[in-house]
Amino acid sequence: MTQSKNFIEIAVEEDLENPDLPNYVHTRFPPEPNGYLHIGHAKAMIITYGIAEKYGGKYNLRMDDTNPEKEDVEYVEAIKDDVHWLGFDWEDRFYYASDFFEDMYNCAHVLIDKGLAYIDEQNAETIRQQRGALTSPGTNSPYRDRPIEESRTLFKEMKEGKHADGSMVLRAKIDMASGNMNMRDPVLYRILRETHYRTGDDWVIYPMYDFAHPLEDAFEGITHSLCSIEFEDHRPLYNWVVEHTDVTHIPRQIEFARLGLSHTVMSKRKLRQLVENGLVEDWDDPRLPTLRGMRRRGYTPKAIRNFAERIGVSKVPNTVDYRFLEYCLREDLNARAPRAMAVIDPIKLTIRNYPEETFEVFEMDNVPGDPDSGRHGYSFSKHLYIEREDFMETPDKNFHRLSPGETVRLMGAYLITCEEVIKNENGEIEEIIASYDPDSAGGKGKKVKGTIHFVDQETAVDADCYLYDLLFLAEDPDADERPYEEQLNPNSRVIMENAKLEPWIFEHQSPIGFQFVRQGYFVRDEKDQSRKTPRFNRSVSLKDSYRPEFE
RNA sequence: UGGGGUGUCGCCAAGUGGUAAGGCACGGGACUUUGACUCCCGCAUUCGCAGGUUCAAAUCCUGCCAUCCCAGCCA
Repeated sequence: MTQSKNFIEIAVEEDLENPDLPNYVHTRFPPEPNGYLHIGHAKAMIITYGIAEKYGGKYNLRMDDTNPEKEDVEYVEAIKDDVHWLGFDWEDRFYYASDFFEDMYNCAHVLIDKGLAYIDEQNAETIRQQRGALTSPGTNSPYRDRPIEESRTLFKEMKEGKHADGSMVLRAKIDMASGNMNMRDPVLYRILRETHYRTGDDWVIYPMYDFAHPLEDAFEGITHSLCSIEFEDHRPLYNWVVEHTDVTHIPRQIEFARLGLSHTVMSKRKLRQLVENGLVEDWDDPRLPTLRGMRRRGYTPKAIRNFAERIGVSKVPNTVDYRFLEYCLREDLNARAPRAMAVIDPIKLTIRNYPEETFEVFEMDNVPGDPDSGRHGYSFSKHLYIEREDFMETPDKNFHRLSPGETVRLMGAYLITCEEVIKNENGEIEEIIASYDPDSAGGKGKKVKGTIHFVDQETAVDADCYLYDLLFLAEDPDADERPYEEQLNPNSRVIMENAKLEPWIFEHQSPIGFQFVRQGYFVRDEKDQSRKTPRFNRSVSLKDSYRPEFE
């Protein structure tokens, strides 16, 4: 496959060849520590860090913490943890925007002294009205042309806490008639008496994103500041700031389309709504697209990285089918996850002609096709469990598992033939009686169409299996007018409390979990240490091409 | 009556004037002690629409249409 370059790589290469620009690449991922990272952030991070890696450059991790109202250490720790988990190492280049507050303050003075910024004493409402509308120009503030000296003094007083919250702001003097709303004298600094999680009460003025971000990039020596598409019309302002504040390093902002994923929601606000309304367990609910949730679900960093690399980079608004994400997970797990026997919804199987009080041990490859993965044994006896789904009393034409009179292979063991079905008073199947062919051990004997898995009753370990499916039924929950509560998939989480697992699962360490043969990939959930029965989360099911045929 | 984006198969996405890559999904088949995996085969006479330039256009020009973002003292 030919590796074509995406538009960012093309731009970066042009810059590298430009003798007037740096001959290296240095990028940054700048989350605001006001929430948990999700798969969309992972995409952004992988693009940003991937560009640095591809061109032999460096990358930083930065907390964009310029708003004391929302940010918290809890999130910075979680973010660092998630970034590391994805496999990225920022070495000693971890930054806080809040560490640059003093430098930013000085840059604001440069603007004031150049007559490019002024103190506006109007309130927020007035400023909003003066901004005009999309199709009509704004009007200049009466403070716009006040003497530089006045603004300088007032700005110092703002910093010293001599003025009330909201009583005045520092604004850039650009163009109130610009078609680009961002250029209509944007606010650069506001007064806010709010304790910042890092700087405490040192500051009562805080810089706005449009002023702070380009400076952070400049201070850190970022060459390419990659961000999502909604910042595209902020770029003129970004460039204006670095041009007029006398910073010595000029970064370049390039925007790409953010990730959309079908059947889920991605914005912090919406995720918060799900968590706070108790519609999911928590931020790490395995059904959420948060990195913490996906981690708990059993997604691997490798699967997420492959996913991000394969969906590509463009500026086209997109919604990737969740099935592509699942495909990437299956691909990784199929290659590495050890196989194990587990019956999720058991019914008893008794082998009539097999002796009591004895057992045999059969072996299977941990990962078929990978000799280095080893093998493990599992026991077989007269009393087993099989999957309820693997038996059908009146099978359709395409069903080739167990049914009355039919023969199937018990995986790795014997051929058995169903002889009798025992039901309880409610008509539910309780037990299957079968006979086995003693000459069919380990694959010998006739070929049969069906092979089913089983667990020996004697050695089985109880477990709860959490089966997950789409959180939302709708492809785009936001396009649906109904509240989220009514859109949730009632079967997004099905708890099976009577699963029977082969004991090896508990003896063998496998951080990526196991493939429960013929069913899917599962990982042990360690969150609740107090639970008596172990819990397993289904990361993703196996594909299933069985289609009942009706005639 | 503003500014900035984007429009190639159901979903991503290559393609940058030479006659539509690839992946996912889907359908069919082979293989199979996982109906998994793997392997074959099929899947856009057409690139938002309409004109134009050219021997030749998804690619160039003109016009139009659709759709997304922007009026926080959020990021």
